[in-house]
Amino acid sequence: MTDKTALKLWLHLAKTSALLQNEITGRFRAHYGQSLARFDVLSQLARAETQTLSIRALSASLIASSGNITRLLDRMQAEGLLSRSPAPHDRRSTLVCLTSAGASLFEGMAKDHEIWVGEMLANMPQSTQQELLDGLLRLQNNFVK
Amino acid sequence: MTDKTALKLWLHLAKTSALLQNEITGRFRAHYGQSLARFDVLSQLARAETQTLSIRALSASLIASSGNITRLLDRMQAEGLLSRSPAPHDRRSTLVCLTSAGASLFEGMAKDHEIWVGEMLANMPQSTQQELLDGLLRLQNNFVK
DNA sequence: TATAAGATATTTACGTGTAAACTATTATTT
DNA sequence: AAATAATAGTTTACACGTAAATATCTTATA
Repeated sequence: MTDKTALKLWLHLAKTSALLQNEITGRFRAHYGQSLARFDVLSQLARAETQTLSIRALSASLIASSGNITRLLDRMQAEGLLSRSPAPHDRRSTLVCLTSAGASLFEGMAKDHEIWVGEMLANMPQSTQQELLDGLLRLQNNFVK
Repeated sequence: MTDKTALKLWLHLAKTSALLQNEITGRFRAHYGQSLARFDVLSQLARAETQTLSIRALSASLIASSGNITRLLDRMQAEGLLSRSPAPHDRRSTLVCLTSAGASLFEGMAKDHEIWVGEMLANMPQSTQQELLDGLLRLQNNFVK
């Protein structure tokens, strides 16, 4: 008879993550008409110097896919959130840059994002939050692929 | 200046969950040609008495969507993993039942699933895993929607 | 330098998540 | 009993994740 701690841990990790993710996704949709994937793109660009990244660098830094960035960027570009321009020294590469509309959208979303998450976890003592965070970091470090 | 513990906790929760999920999803695809969503459906049915659930009950118990169960069940039914039959006392309702092929597929997947997760977390002491699990459960209980 | 190998984006095909509209059936209200 | 509301499932439209094929361009190698 095997011990199922690892299995339970993984199942509850998925469940807890989905709990928060669904709530945050719903609020982003309702308040901004944007998805988590888009917020992720905006975040990475906002963090970059000159708010510019190659598509390659951008997709590498995203939590999610590198597969179909193209469509995502197409739609965000059509909404005026970012622009694409050819990279100067490598004609294969494309640089993506936040527009001012994209930048200010991100600022609003980021502010709400932080407030919302704080509210969602307000019932949990900060020390407990920190312990949980430490545990997650340890898991990431010990993860065996 | 605000404290960002909650924000970091959420970001690393999402990241850690995605780390495990991507790995497990990849293995399910490679070894069984099945997705996590399908494994979830198989699990819920396998757990039910007589391996039968109404579509309503099934979708309520899934981690993910209740939205487009129809397509998912269509494909799984076409692959012979489950069957649909009208519910006896409510003509609106449909009962879904695992076929023997579906049940034996689930057994294999569940066994591998447990082994894989155990291996992925093998570097992490069980006591640490338990603490992390406790933290996740506490988060779930304290979550403020 | 010519060719092969690698990198960057895009395109296509498919599975899946979300939401809204719709059909059929059952339950409630008057 | 008839009208209304609620429930179960499907359908449709769209966004997004994954993988494979492709075109273009750059780098390494012979």
